[in-house]
This record gives sequence, C-alpha cells and structure tokens, in this order.
Amino acid sequence: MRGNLFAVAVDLVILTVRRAELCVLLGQRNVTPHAGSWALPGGFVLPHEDLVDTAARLLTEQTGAEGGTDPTTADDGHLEQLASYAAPDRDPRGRVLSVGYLALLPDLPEPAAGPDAERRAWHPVQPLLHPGSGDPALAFDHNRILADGVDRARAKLEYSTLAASFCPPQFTVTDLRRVYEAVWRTEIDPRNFQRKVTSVDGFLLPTATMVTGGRGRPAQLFRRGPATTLHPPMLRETSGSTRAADR
Amino acid sequence: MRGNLFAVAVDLVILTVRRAELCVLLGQRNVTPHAGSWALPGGFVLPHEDLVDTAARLLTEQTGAEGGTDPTTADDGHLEQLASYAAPDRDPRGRVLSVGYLALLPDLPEPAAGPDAERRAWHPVQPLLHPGSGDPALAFDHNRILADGVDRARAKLEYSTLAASFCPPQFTVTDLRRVYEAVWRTEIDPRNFQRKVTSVDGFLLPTATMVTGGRGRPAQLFRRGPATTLHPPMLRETSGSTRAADR
DNA sequence: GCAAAAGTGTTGAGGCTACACCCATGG
DNA sequence: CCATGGGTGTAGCCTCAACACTTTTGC
Repeated sequence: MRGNLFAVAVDLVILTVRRAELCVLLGQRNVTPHAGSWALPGGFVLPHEDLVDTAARLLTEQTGAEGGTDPTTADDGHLEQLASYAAPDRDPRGRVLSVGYLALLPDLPEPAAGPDAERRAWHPVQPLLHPGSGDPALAFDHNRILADGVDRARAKLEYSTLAASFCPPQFTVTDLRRVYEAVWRTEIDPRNFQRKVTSVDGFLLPTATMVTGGRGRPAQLFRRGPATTLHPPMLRETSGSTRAADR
Repeated sequence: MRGNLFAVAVDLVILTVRRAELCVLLGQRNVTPHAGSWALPGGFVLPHEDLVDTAARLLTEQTGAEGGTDPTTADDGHLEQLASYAAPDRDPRGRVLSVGYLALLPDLPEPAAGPDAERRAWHPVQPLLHPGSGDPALAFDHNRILADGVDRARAKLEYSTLAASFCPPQFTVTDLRRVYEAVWRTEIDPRNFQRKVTSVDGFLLPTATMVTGGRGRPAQLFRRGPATTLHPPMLRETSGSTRAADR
C-alpha cells in the first residue's frame, strides 16, 4: 500500500453555555510541543476504535458525560464530526491528522484536573475567535478547529433542535432562549420566541411541573421531544447576501 | 508519540447533472481489494500535501477541472471537505482513514480511462443511495460517503448559490432551475423560480447576450455573481418536522 | 401595591404559491 | 398562425416582528 503514514488524533470542541456566554473546555498542556499553551482536549485513535468511539471515550474522560450520538433518542448532549485537519506542518512531531468533533453539553460544574493532571477550565469562546487581538493563541491549529465548531453550532441552531442539547433534561423556554442569545450573541424577543418554539411539533414536551422560586410568574418545565429539525427555521439576522463562510 | 498509524486517503464525490439526473463519477477497480467493483475516485495523501491539495490533484487527474476552493472567486466548480471515515475494518489491507471531498462540476464529456487504466463513467446517483435494491454495492464504504455527499449538496442548494457550480460559465435561468430539479428530484414553477433567483443580489449577473436557437423566446444569459448565500433560502418541501438525517 | 417574568392577542409588512397574462422566437 | 418557452403582474395565504395586554409570582 502506497502513501506515507499518519498518526490520527481526535480533538474535541466541547461547548456549553455558562453565565450567558458560549464557553469551550480547554486543557493547559504540560508536555511538548506547545507546553503551557491551552488546547482542545484530544487523544489518539486506539487500534480497535472507530473515530466516533474515540470521541465518545475522550468526552467521557473529560466530563463524565455520555455523547448521545443516536439522534432518535432524547439523550442529553450531542456529538458530531466536524472536519479533519492535516496540514503537513501542523504538528512538529510528524504527520498528524486530527479529526475535530463537536460536543454540546449542558452547563457542568467546574472541571477538576484531567487524567493526565492537566489543568482544565471553561473559556469564553469569543476572544479565541479573533486570534492576535491580545489573547494568546491556542496550541496547534486549534483556533481554527474551534472557529469551525462554533460556526457549525451557530448554523445548526437555525434549523435544528440542537439548542436543547445545551440544556439540562428539564428546562424552561427562557433557558432555551438564553442558549440562542449566548450562542448567537443577539437579543431575542421573549414573547415571539415562546410562541415559535412551543408551536414546533415535537420539539418541547410539557411536563407536569412548574418552576417557581424566581421572580415573576412560574414557568412551565419542558423536556426535549423527538423533533430534530425546525420547519421553518429560527432566523437570526444575517448581514447581507454575501458571506465568505464556507459552512 | 502514541497511537497506531494510518494510511490516509482522499475519496472524491464528483457530482454533475447529466440529462436531468444527478450523476457521480465512478471508476471500476482493477486491483484488489474489491477488484471489479465501482468505487469513488481516490488516492493517498502525499508527503507534502495538505488534504485539499490531494483532493485538488485527484480532481484534476480525473477531470482536468480546477477545483476553485476560494469562495471569493467565481471559478467554475466547487470543492469542499465532507467527512472522514475510519472504521477499523473498512479496508482489509489495514487501517486506512479516508477523507471524503465533495466536488460539483458542470456537465463534461464522457471520461476516458484514468491514468491507472481504470474504466470510468458517470452513474446516476439515485440507485446507489439505496444499496441492496438490486444494484451492486460500491467498494469499501463508498455508498455511505456518496450518500453523505449527496445529502450535503442537496442541503447546500437551499441556502447557498452552489447550484451555479453545476452550470457552465454562462447559463440561463432555466439551466439553473434544471439543476435544482435534478438534485432535489422535484418540479419547480419556472415563473416563481425566475423571479426568486434574479432578485437575489449578486447571484446572477446578466451578460449582453441572449440564447437563441431553441424553441420559444430567447433567454438571457447570466454568469455567477459574488454572492455565496441565499437570503431567504430556496425552500424545498420538507416532509414533516422529524428527520433522522444528521446533516 | 409594585416590579418582574410568563404567556396570549393583534396588526402590519413582506415573502411565497398559484396562476393569469404578455413577449419573442421557430416552424 | 400556433406551439413553445421566457418573463412580468397580481391576489391570497402564511409567517414574522413589534408591541399591547393579561397572568402569577416575590417582596
């Protein structure tokens, strides 16, 4: 068989919404290359693993969460393949192809140090999307992988029910709206949003309980329904008809 | 560096519209494994290549076409990464990771035999999307890669100007409509389609010439404009609110 | 009572579907 | 002249943005 050989890694873009901001889980590397830099969690594909198995294993190692790759189940969380990156010089150790995976999770407690004693923390994504503006860059080409993951998440909220993957098993319409507002960095009219999402067949299933305790009228608690796509989509204001974003 | 090593290949899903049908370019393998089976054109990544370089090289080998990966130019054709496939048993020769690329091209003359003397031909995609219904399956997991590519192309026609990548440099509104009808397997009202696409800013640039020779009134010739996204999108009738398709 | 949040009603703007209708050519 | 396809006008439907308004809680 011709062709040279690659090490194959999976890198995870694990996103959540914390304090009204879209955040990504990063680890601070304690080995070369890029020791000291923040990086996406990742690891190599083991001999008997398919890519999604590696991604699910790494996700569990990082968070204890199950990925829930089967779209027919209403599992919490979401895991999907993003893209592959294999520039010849992306890793000084040799040729490494990295497959990016995107994971969406509800807000979790602050992570402890990882199995490899790396320091791990949630970082707001916004400063990391504009490298060179003061913030230190991520290791390898992880700024690009992160940007692709954020683009994908933003796009999929428009026409899918994935926003619910950022919510705990039971949530209110306002919880869901805060997800859209954090991911898109927009404000959404609460009244129209309410009507819109509750009228999509199979998106939100009402539960018997209400949420009390906050100020104002108690809110209905919902759980995810079986719907996966939104017809018609949620529209965010798009700027003009020409955008360079290539999905 | 830990982790076992992979051969890395790129497989191309080259789509075009021929005789009102969406077609894919396949080669008939003349080496093991799967000798005699039809397969997507592909090849291994060379030592100094990035993935998109490999894809562009293979595309040129197969068709002589340039890919045109820069979305800001109005190049003919389109080339984008699809996804990666690395199931442990997908290739009997050992661990091979394959990166799928999607290419969209205008209709071309019937291909000659390839550089490796493989027989090559355009095949309508529809029978290949339902394996097990009489037609022989493609080699490896290429039915899946093809299905992912067709899904992607169908989805992107909705909200992008990619349909023009299936057209020659100059084309009429009817040419463009036939692309949508072939890819989506639907009928579209010619009058509403005309208004819709000509009213999108920067999509179609009128040229000075008209197409005569057919029956009926001569049609305006257009070339692609700089727009890449459609706002609002072209809507195809979607069946219900729950689909299993995960993009 | 008052502020705050949940949820409903209503109205006008704009896009879409469906179709009537005119235009320009080949035969 | 007529069939064929290119292209425009228009009426009704539907959705959405905007916002007035009611409901139900904490303080």
